[in-house]
Amino acid sequence: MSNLSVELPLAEPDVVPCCPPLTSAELSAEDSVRMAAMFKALGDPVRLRLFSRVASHPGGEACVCDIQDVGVSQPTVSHHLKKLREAGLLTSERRGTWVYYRVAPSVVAGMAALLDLNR
Amino acid sequence: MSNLSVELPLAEPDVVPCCPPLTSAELSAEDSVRMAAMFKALGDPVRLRLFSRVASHPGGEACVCDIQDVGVSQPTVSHHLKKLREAGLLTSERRGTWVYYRVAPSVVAGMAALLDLNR
DNA sequence: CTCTTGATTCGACGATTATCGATGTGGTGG
DNA sequence: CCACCACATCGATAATCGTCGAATCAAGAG
Repeated sequence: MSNLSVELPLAEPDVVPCCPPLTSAELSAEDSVRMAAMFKALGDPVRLRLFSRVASHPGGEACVCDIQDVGVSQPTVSHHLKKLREAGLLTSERRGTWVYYRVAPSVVAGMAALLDLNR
Repeated sequence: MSNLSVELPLAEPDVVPCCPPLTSAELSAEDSVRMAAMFKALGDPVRLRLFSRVASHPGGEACVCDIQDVGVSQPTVSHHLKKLREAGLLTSERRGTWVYYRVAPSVVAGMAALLDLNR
């Protein structure tokens, strides 16, 4: 397979510079805007469901066709996936006929770190 | 205190039954609605800022008067605190003249657990 | 009781949003 | 070239949301 470059066991190096846990310091106005945009992206049931389908899909990625059965029309699914992309939570890539989505682990990790109250 | 049930050394008994990490299984429609409501509550900059002020306040609680200087009117602050209460993220208690808010740790822990992609 | 201060509720208004059908785009295969 | 599929964009509409000033409620102080 790939040649002799170093094999990193763990993939993600960066965890997004933003923000110590909420218990340690209050957020600045700017950080609040940035982070709120991410939480807002998950603040819709359809979007959260789509996001969860991508995140739980085998291989870590999912084609739109794999996840679009969530009870709303196809344009609406596309609209929500775009919102998740714009928030930085998902990335997309076209391969042939299909478009594949995967989660952006570092961004999600940043949100989780913010909510970790025991630190 | 309680009778002969096992004494758990750590305080928090419940971590909100909801939801394994997003990577392990997709959310049901109902769980998506429940969890999205919580994320939505943090999806506004003013609310996230207020929440962060409560969470980071010494003693784990804050009077409204301590945190209301976030650039919007006082009724708007009250409105946002109500939303955070309704989402289950904050609890409030009146003591004499002032009303004190604190975070609901188990609920926030549930959100953080959902976003923990490394499990 | 009255005045004052802290906080919530009410009513209104402008802005944003979720949703849809119709249309457009990009790729595959006859 | 044309038909078909997967997906995105457009335009419209109904609903939700954030914000404010005014009014209300709750708790002391005089």
